[in-house]
Amino acid sequence: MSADRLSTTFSALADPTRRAILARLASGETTVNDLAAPFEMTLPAVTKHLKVLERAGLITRGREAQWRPCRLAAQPLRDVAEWVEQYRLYWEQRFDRLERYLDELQQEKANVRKTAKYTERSKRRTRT
Amino acid sequence: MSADRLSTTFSALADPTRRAILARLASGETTVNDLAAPFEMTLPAVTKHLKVLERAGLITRGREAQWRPCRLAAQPLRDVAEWVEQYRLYWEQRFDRLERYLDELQQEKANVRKTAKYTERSKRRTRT
DNA sequence: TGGTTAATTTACCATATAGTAAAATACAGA
DNA sequence: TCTGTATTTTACTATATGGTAAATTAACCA
Repeated sequence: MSADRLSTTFSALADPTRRAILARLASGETTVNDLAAPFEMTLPAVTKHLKVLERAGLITRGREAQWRPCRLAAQPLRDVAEWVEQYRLYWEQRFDRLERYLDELQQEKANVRKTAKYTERSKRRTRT
Repeated sequence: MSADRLSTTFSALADPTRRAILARLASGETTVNDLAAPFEMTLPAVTKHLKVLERAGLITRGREAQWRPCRLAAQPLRDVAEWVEQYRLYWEQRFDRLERYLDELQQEKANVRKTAKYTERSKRRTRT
């Protein structure tokens, strides 16, 4: 299901064979046979992977005699980059928090050593 | 199958419901019921989505009385960002650095070859 | 204790995905 | 026109995915 653009893109990227194909195409246009060579799977299987990539707009295909050259199309990758960038702020901020938390733990440890007293630790985090 | 980390992450992200859940969690930890509220699907369906996200390491879950608070875990998103950033060089025509990255990628390709399901396939592919 | 709320598990269904082998198509060139 | 090469299509299989309804577990509360 989930036929939206981004889902189709992520779905196409969720396979190591297909990502390897994209990596290969990043260094230049090539044929189906050439793309298939590194993999221990049949040619029809590779054809299917190419269809998935094409449907996701990650590759385009030409026609040259009996070859069907494939080339990388970057727009969906740009969309992925844009999507994931939204979260960069989150994980950067979260790492700040983590660092602060670890500092607090160190401080607490020191205090425990000093006062020889265990205070209530690990309070349940409240929602929101 | 493709159980490698990045494939699991992309696969988890290839669903608009799950991406919406992540977006909600970016603004704070919350419960399953709260997460489920915006969607026209049953609670078990949401539970399944959460399992997918948890298995991909995109969320972690706590226990607070009868609630299982979920929170965003950003590391897989960082990995996605890192992966896709390599292609920015491509769409910005920075081929020099991209080629260095492609060299590094050869070992991933080797992994794919190793984990291929059918090992007996005969394939005297003579093309380079 | 029993009732309520939160969430998961179970059992099931429909559809999608990833692969195969074998046949078919498309084109080049002698 | 016949042959070889490149690629796809067809038909089939096994497994994964995303959903449901109903039952179950877990914890709080009166």
